[in-house]
Amino acid sequence: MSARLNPRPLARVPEPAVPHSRTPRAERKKLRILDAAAEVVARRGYAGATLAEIAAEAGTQAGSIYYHFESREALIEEVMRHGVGLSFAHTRACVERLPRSASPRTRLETAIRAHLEMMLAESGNARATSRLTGQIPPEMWQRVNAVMRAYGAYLDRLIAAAAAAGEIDPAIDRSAFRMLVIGAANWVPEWFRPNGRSSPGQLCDLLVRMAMEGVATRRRSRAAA
Amino acid sequence: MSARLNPRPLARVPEPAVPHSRTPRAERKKLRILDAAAEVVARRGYAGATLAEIAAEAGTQAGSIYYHFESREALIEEVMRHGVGLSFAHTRACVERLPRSASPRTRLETAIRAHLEMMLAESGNARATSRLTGQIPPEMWQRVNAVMRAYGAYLDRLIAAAAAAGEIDPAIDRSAFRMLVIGAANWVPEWFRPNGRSSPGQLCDLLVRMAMEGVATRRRSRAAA
DNA sequence: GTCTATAACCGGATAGAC
DNA sequence: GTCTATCCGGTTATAGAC
Repeated sequence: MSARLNPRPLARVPEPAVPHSRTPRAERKKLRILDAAAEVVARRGYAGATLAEIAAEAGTQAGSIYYHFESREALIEEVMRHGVGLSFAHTRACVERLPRSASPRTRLETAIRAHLEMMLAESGNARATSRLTGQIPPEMWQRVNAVMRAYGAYLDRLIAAAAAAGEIDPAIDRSAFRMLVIGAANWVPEWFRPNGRSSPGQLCDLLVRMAMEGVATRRRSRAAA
Repeated sequence: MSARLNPRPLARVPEPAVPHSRTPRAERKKLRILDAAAEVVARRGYAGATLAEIAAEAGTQAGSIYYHFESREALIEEVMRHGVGLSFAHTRACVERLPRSASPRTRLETAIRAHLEMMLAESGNARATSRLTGQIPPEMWQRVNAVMRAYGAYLDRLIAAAAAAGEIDPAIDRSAFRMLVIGAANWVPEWFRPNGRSSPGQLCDLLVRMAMEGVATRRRSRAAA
């Protein structure tokens, strides 16, 4: 059970077809299992996440999971779908909340910040998603990848708009830029501890700054670059 | 079996105590198993890497691994040690190869580039190392972490020197900066394909540029930031 | 809806032949 | 040094009680 993101209500992510469980009681339980699964996958990775540990985390028994999910694979696929959906929805919501007058650069910066915010707020789902990337079986990857690509394409449009407006260098490899920023953000839950020197907000500032302006000063010492 | 880094000979990483196998024949086999294990761990993660698959990749049988390694855990621990050692050694070698007159900023840029170069050149070992981070059992992590910390401390010194010289903003959280850059680099092997728009060299340029100067232009469109 | 029990399988580790 | 055979523990999935 991970802490939800504090202030802003998130746009609800549409879930794919639910097999059983019409009652709200069962629906809640299913969500709890999903959340527990994300946590365990984040801890143990794809192969290491056992139904027994997921069940314990969700306060139930391994066998009971099969009432809510067809198989272990189906459960994990939904964990991943849910995780990507959370990031996408939060990022899009934050960008769309901006005034129409916001510059493309501001939109892009907002998206980067939003992505990292979600990584920090939903660290179970977020870590699960990045852990699962490159580990799930090919057929599953193919299905989940559709959602991932949609998110990637959304970010790419923001980057392209900033480039078209001349606010970022139009010559950069935009897809590589996107993946470098996402990579930096996705690694954060692995090392960030709230007690450290920076707060989550400051960390978001630093990532945006790195991407946009870098940390270098104008000054150069005498030696050649 | 991963492609070694092309031109530059790497400083040899000192390996910890070798239990059996004095003969050069056995030593080669052991290295081959180590390399195979890195590849399989990169693919399957900590829990998913089976001895059978490692053995197949190394051209031997699961049982035979126990002649060279005490246990699966010992093997994986050495995979990780080896991986971190490769990065550390390569980065340090590249920085030390610079002329004495090189500025702190140049040293730092060289280190960032070197780290990413190694991620690309040794993608099996590199991916294995980042996959293993946060997945290995606590006692193992404690031992391996000593090496990781040494590498981190080395990078921190480079960052601190650049800050002291006024070449990067002394006010930034240096440890967070380091982890963001490392995160961006460590994610690269998951998505980079040599056929894409950028070459490995261009990707290194982009990461260094992001860290140092960012991709933004001076220009700002009318809207407020 | 959830539990317990169990079938079928798989992976790590060891023993002993060669 | 490497192989094959085997033991043991743990994992998914299902059956059936409640």
